[in-house]
Amino acid sequence: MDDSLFSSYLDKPSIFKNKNILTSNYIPDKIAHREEQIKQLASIVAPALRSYSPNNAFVFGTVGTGKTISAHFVMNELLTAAKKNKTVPIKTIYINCKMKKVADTEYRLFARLLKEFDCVVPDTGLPTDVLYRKFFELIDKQEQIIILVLDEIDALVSKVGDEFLYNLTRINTDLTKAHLAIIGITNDLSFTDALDARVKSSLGEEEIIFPPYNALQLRDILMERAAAGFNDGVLEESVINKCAALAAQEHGDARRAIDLLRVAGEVAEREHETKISEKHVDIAEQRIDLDRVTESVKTQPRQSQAVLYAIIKADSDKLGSLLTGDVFDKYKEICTNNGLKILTQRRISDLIAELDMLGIIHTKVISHGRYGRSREISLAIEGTVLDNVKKILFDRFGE
DNA sequence: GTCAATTCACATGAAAGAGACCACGGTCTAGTG
DNA sequence: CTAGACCGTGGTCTCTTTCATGTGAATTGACGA
Repeated sequence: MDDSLFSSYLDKPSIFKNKNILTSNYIPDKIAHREEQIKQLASIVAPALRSYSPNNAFVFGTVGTGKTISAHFVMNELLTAAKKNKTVPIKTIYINCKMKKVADTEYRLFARLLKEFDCVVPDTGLPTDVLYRKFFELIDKQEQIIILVLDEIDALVSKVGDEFLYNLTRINTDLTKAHLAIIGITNDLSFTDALDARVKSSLGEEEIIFPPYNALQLRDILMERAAAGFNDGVLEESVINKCAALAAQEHGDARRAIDLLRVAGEVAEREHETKISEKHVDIAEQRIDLDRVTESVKTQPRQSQAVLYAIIKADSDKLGSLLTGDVFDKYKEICTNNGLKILTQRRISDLIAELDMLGIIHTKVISHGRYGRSREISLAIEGTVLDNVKKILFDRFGE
């Protein structure tokens, strides 16, 4: 069985030493260029070690600036320090509020919190305030300090309002034994403006800002990861520079940089090369784009796909600018051909806005004076990516 | 020629409905001793 | 007598509709030079 199906994979020396390190949710032992922020965050949560309740805090920074990873890092450190010092029990809870079906509503947020305390509640059916009370009773049973990290908190607030935050802060004043500190992470710098004044003042006791990385810092980060993640000698120095430069253009997104590097490695491996070169980075960039778009197109609900298909078809039919009305007409056609229910234009307008958010199309509201005001729609994808999307949609809807 | 009013084709917001899912408590039914 | 089936009520959640209001510049038409 020597030349089994997989022998060619196993025989070849792998490019990767530890691929895990090259994913963006890996937490390294030390986080480069974030010393200042980590120190700040540590000083905020440090009172927990002396059994005082830490202040609430907000962490700001655009995507890929290391907020989440730093928060994880500090929480881990805090827990190990607490273990050594034998303090009041400290519990840290990390919740990503954007995760679909996990914590994207108030009910589910509390359900998730309860789950952290081994209290399983049904997905639905209970009034939210029952969960709230349950949570309250549960944590106040014993003396403890709970640090709750709410990642992407802006997503949840924009969806369900800021009332739950108010409830959470109020919990704190009613607790007798336990303490609850909230650390909100957001990539919307103006997030607090929209908050209720009461929430803002009690939650924004401390603020930490994570600036974007520049190309040099990204390079350092990649160097570290690459050294641990790749086998020696598979990487040309220029590859790292290129990844760093590309990601720096995208507002210094370290996640992007790391993904680029990893995918470049995967591409090289697939092509049975022993070295990663710059051309692999180019391919990786395209592939990440392709994967991102096709994935989100595939997972869109049918109606949304129909709208996208309408946009693509109308775009190729029509010269000049494409307006919501044009798309709606085309969409109606597609629906009748496929026995799909025709939704109102109001709804289509929203679906178009969502597609814009996904980065699949570009959208701009412009006024044509006497001839009304509408969105001018254009495709944000082209070439192979567009062809792929077309194919997916064609399979779904045919002509 | 100038200027304010008009007008279009939607955008944007708010509220509420439909239908799926579910928990809970009470009532009914059938099986058991 | 009791365990389990069944039902009504009330809850969440997503997708959608309905109703209402907003918007910005091309066009229009009144007006004065």
